[in-house]
Amino acid sequence: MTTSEAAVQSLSIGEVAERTGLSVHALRFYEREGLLVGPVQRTSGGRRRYTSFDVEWLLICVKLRESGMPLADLKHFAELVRRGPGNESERLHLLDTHRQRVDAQIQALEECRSVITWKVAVYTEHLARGEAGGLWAPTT
Amino acid sequence: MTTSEAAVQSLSIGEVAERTGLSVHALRFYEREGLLVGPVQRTSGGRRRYTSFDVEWLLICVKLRESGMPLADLKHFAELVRRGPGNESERLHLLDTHRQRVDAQIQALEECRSVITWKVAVYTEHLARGEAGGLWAPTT
DNA sequence: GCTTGATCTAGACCTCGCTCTAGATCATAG
DNA sequence: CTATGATCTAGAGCGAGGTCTAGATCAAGC
Repeated sequence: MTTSEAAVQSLSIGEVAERTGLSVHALRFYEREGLLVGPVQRTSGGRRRYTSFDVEWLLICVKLRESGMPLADLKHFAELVRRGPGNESERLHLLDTHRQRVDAQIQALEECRSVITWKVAVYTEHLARGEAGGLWAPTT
Repeated sequence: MTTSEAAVQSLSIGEVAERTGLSVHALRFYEREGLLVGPVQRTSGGRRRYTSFDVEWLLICVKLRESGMPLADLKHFAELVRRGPGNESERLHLLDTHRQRVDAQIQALEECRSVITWKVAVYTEHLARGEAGGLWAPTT
């Protein structure tokens, strides 16, 4: 192992940034905002050491963020997990609510997609014909 | 007709807001930002009158925004249309590029969805069993 | 020891996309 | 004529989600 000897499976902030796609700035920001389940461990010199647990959690965070979950909800989720067992149904509810939002988003995007596709087709056709006037008339 | 007599098919800003889902503030903002194809007509008293053409354009804008097109791109698109015929391939390119982004977004969302679904299933199962410890262990 | 690069903290700053305010004007119903 | 409500302009403000800076410290290689 090059990076660690006794530090089994613990990563620096830079390594975690690489692995999660978040910037080191964002990682520190997320921590400050209480989006992580536990406090990140530190070396004697004060540098952060992330466990594989931390990284897994962050990867989930990334997925939830990508799908539009607000940081506030993510924070809430982290708090629930931090509090430990006993609130699983609340966690379940949070995730399920989000899944519904994701479904709605997918639907909306598919609708947009078809509108765009149609518009593209109109343009392509007009271009092929070499005529482009009257394109954005009310009936287009 | 209640609202118009000679003003065939022209709407007030409030009516357009209702029809597009944009706020009147947003409508004025869009206009200022040059997101509309033409300048909106005004009454002698200075109030905006939107044509059905304007409304159609705005509805397209709404769809493009909903699917994540930045205002800057929308502005660019409006400029192209404003310049008139001769740049259709550029418009086509703009739309097609956006469609690709939408496709990518849909894909990403579907991936997120499946991650969430799986997570929900894990929780549900644990809840059903009445055991919740060790839930967020690295292997979960 | 010295240099180089990664990391540290606190806090200022930024972009995006609106939203809201103030103070005035217009338009319509009673 | 008056009251009410919609609209006007210019510009300030806001929430989300980071990003960046300054100045210091740590750690590794030469």
